[in-house]
Amino acid sequence: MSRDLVELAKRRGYFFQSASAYGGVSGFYTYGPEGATLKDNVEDAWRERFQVREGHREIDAPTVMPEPVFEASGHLDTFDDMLVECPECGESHRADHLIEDNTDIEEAESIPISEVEDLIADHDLRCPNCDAELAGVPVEDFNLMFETNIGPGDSSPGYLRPETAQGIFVEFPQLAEYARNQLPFGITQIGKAYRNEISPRKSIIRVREFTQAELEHFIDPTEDEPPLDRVADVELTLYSAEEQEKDDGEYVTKTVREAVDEGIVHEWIAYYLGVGKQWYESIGVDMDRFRYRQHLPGERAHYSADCWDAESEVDGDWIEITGYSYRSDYDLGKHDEYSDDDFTVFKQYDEPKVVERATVDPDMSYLGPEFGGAAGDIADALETLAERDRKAFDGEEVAVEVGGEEYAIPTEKTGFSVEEVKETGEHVLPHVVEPSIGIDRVVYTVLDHAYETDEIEGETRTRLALEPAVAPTFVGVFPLMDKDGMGEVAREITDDLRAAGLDVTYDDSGNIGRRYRRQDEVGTPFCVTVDYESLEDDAVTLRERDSTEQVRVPISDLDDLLADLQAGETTFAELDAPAPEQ
RNA sequence: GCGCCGGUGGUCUAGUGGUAGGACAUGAGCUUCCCAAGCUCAUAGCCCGGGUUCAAUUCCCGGCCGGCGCACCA
Repeated sequence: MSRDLVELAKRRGYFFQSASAYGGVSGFYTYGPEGATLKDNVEDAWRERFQVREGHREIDAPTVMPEPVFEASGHLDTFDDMLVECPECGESHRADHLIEDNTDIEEAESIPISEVEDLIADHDLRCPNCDAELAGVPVEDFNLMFETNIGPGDSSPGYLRPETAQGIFVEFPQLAEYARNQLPFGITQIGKAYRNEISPRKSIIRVREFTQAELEHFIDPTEDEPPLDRVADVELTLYSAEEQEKDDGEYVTKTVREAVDEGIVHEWIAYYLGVGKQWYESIGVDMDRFRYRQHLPGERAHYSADCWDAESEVDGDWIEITGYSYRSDYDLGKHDEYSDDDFTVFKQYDEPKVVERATVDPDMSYLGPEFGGAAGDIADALETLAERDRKAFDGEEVAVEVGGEEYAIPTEKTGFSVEEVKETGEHVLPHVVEPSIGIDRVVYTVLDHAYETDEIEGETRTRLALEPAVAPTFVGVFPLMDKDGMGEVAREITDDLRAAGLDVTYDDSGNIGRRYRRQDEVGTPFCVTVDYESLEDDAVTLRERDSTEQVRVPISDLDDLLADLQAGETTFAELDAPAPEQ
């Protein structure tokens, strides 16, 4: 089945391995003419549903970003895997995990490779699989981010982004300004992301360069609520962590409202699960091969507080096509800490609050001469002390510790005072709700779920039952034969329909049935045939892919009719048109 | 990265120590041709490198690529 689909994809221009003239590269695929358009259509549908209809806005950030971004995001630490391979049995193990499991050391991930090798030797660590000695075996570093140099030399390392999200997070200060500092607001981005996978697999499912469509919805966790009413009745197929851990775990079907009320899904996640369900269904994902699966506690990413995956069943395997993650304030907090900018939003109180605040205003003309280089740090220490423990300023002297040294400062020189301050609001770190769609996997799912074979008079017909909304070629136009003027009429119709914005393919090669089958295999939902009668009555045969039914429609109605069919305003079955005489 | 299996026109495949045959598809033509019809003609192939050999697509080694299993998938 998947072999058939991959073969069809290659033959019909959906996708194929890149650079095969040079032997190919593992994990890189090229979308052919049909595939690129299908992917565009899926992206457009996503934009329409997750962005435009939700009132969010899109940005377009670089794919290369400097190292500090990924130091802050945590990717640099958690993206480096240290692997040690057993010389006896060939099994690979995470070196840091071996150390953590067999010693008192925690967070071995941040230890340099050479020290890890020493630690393995010192503790005489052995292969968990076959107990062979691992001392002296080199530890290899697998960096799953693609590294590059920005500018000449290697003084400014950069990385290809492993997710598009960071491009949104790092620009949060500008984006918040754009949103006039009002929460909530959402920012989307569609673009390439890169992961240097150890072992790319399953054609387009696990690749090294892929397209993500991400939404980062910034909310105030204390007061913002999702507009649940819009999707309250949408039914979700849920596979919770609890059910997964049972031997006979089952899916439960709940509406979005029920899932929230019963505490199964976080309300913001639930909202987007509802939006997502509507979207998957609209582009042709088979809902019998679809579920939402909650991440198990040990499975969650370093940034994620709760996470549900949308999964589709493809060739009997469940694949993740979207991650719905409640990232809390992890990312903004990290960038707030690591960068010079402010990643908070100022939230004004309804009523200003009057609060007492203890402050210091140290007399630097005293601290400086008295304590020299430590003076600045002492002043900082006094400030934190005042916030934390104002009683410390009750006596004649205040004691602070700086760099292991204790200093005594006369209280009068600290400028300590308790004042009433009017606070009009506070700085809050927004929380982030993130639906992160793997476009390539969605495209693969759409193709796989559309793949049908019919038996027609003993012959197999292969057909991609793609939704008209996403089908890359929307209509095929054929002259019954290219003679007696039928070709000219068909070419005119082709031009007119293209001018109306439709994707049209013209084909006059071979028997008419053959041409229908070609389009069936590409997934073209409709075909128009110009015959001898058309030359008399200015009408043509319109044929639908899935039913192979035909109706006769006037040429002048074609563009409106087809536009309605594409937009879903009408269906072929609803057309009030006569069947052709044959 | 490890293990097993594999790699012949666009696709599917037969076969061989003396460089290849079929089917489908594709193109041109004929046929009033509405669901893969028929006929004629045409285009197009042994993954790459090294070794053995007079000679390698075939045997051996390595690589690349693919499928599956293990590990990995933040």
